[in-house]
Amino acid sequence: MLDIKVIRANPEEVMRKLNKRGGEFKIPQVLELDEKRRELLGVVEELKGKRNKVSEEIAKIKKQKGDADSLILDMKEVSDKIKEGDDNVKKIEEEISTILLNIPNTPNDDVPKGDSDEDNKEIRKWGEPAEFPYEPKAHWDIGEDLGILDFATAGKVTGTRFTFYRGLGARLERSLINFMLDTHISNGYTEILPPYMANSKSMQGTGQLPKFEVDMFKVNNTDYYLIPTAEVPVTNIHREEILEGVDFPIKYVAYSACFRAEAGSAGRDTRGLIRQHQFNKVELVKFAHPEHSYEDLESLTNDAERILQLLELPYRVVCLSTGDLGFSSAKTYDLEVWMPSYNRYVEISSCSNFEDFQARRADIKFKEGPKGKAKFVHTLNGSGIAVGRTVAAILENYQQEDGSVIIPKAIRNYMGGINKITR
RNA sequence: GGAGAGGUGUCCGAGUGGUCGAAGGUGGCAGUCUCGAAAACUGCUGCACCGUAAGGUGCCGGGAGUUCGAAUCUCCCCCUCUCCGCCA
Repeated sequence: MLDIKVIRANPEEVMRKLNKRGGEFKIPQVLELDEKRRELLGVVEELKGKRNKVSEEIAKIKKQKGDADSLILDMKEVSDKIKEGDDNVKKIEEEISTILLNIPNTPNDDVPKGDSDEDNKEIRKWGEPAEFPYEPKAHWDIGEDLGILDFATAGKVTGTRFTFYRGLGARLERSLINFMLDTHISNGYTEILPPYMANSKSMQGTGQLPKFEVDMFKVNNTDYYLIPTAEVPVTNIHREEILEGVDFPIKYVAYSACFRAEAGSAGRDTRGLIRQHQFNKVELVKFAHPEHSYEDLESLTNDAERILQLLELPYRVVCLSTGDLGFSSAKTYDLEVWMPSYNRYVEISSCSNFEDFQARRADIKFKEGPKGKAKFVHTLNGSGIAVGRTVAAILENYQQEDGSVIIPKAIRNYMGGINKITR
């Protein structure tokens, strides 16, 4: 959520930044409502002041056993006016908040302007895509041929966009989770195993609600949603808190299953592990000091990259353009892994700095020393990394002509020494 | 799921429908004392909003209500604890 004070102080600046994203934003309406609110507030508060004063008088009179009936009668009228005024203020505040909750974050100035992912800017590349002397197979074919991925059975048991992993496939997924967690823990992240459901307040805190309700699964007859990412429960750990005496950044790593309705993506990536309703992800979350959050974004991105480097998977880093930038984010780097059967790079991690956008929604502040004033923290997160897509990338990049798949060296210990999956 | 107890400031804890933003303690800050520290003593010490300011308004788990006036009374919801039931 943007700061109404910032909008009030320099509306042109805010509009200029938002316009980079394209689309219409109701900044003028917010300003108008804000003006109206302050006007009304003055009137109501004056009435309340009167009520407080006269109530005190009534108390005195009653103590001296005097007659306060006429004063009480007057106050009845004042009280009604206050009630009416309060209702009006509340209504305007709700209107303002509805608009603000639907306005995206302002992009950082070095985010490239663009209409879509085609305008994303490549920052760096790592590794060389392998040359295949034959047509490389897609991971869903490799996985099914090896008997380690079973999409058909998942379709019967649950529905489309779900998968059964079997045997070494299941073990590979589990090994990757442990490998990623261990790697990040050794880098100073504290491990979290969060709830897979979160309430609507938490969803609003990180920005999924109110705008993106259709993208989530809601649990019937409750206020709970299945989490689309561990970012939600982990960021909300510190909701409505003032962090005091902490060393920034606070670093958490969390494995969780993630659930996404994938509304509006019918027909896209329908095969394989790329776009599932349920997938596993190891997520990095940081709470940062506002003055250092962009350094923290760089190091967070590096921490995610390390996983791909250790697995020896070729990838590139792109800076998302305003056309591809998420609602809550001020700046995002995507990690894209090379996928031979797609003959292109595919997103496998997304690392973002939300600045104080989420912190303001979730009310997460910090204090520098006991005398300091509480200020909003900056929140960041990034996939470290998407596990299902990593399995897909390993199957494709490490495939052999005979249909077997070599296990990357970094995870062989986790696989009990197995170095190859064969039929 | 059933029965009960409770949610007050950094924390602990008191609170009569009417000078209660809230006693007392604890913590924090500043000062006195000291070579210095501890102890003791004194003072200060919450947040948000409106306002250039003076100042004002709101906040005692959340919401609604009763009342001229609510931390205090009523209703609904949330959370914590104890006991019982059920359960991996």
